[in-house]
Amino acid sequence: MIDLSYKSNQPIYEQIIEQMKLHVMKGHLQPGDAIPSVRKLALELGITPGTVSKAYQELERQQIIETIRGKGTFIADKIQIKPDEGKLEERKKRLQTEIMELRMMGYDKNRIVELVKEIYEEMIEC
Amino acid sequence: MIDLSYKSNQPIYEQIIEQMKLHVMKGHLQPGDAIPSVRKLALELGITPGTVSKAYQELERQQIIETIRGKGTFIADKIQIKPDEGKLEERKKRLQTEIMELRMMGYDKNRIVELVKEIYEEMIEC
DNA sequence: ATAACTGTATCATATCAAATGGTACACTTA
DNA sequence: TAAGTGTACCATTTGATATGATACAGTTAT
Repeated sequence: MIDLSYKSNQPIYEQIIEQMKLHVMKGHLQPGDAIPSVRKLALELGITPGTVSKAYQELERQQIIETIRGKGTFIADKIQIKPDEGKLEERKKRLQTEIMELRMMGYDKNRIVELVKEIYEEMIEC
Repeated sequence: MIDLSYKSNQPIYEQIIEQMKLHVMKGHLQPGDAIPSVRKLALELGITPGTVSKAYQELERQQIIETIRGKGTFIADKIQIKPDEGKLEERKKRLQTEIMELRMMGYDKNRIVELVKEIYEEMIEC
């Protein structure tokens, strides 16, 4: 379900957050679906429950999942769409960075646009 | 010349690297141009020379700048283009993350593509 | 009730990257 | 010679990440 990379400089909890979001986006996880308990996922990944909990708490803050004490954690009924202006600016900045780096690698405008389209399509497909 | 954000989770030296690259890309800095000495820039930004040096060394490793002992640091004559397959995969992954987040915010394919084009154009203009 | 499962909270600890502050060395220019 | 370059250390601090252990509170099934 989750595939961790320990070589990555990306924190474990962030990797969990992103991959859960991808699963939701691809439809592998539907609203109402249960996701593994913090203990189960921690055991499966060989990490501490606290780290999984940290990821789940951020996902809940973003209203991607809902947690019910004693019952478990579930995909939210309605995936919220939040404009969140401040975050949008951050996203644009990061996007600019990636585009700049690709340009440094010799990618021109069209190749970058094509790459973005490719990545988008891959993300939708199951 | 460089605008630091201390609130950002992005390290200072990385911010310097990115903004220098942007200046080169926008043409504000031309091949052969001198950039501030590590001490001057450190003083201007209120940081340690070692941090600026770290940024400059990475920029030199990427052949964006050239340093000459006792003389100073300059924009490289030819900005190298390096395919660097491993890095490309990292870039694609990060791009995927940004695209996913934008989609979570309600951006559809066309809006994302338009945003990418916008950012690209902004990057070229002075 | 009881057992087994949920998520949450806390604490001390360890690790690592980032940045600081200071010092020193080697080179170039005026 | 003096002032300015980049570089190289080193000890220290800070903050984020993750661990390991324990404990609490709620739910479910028996």
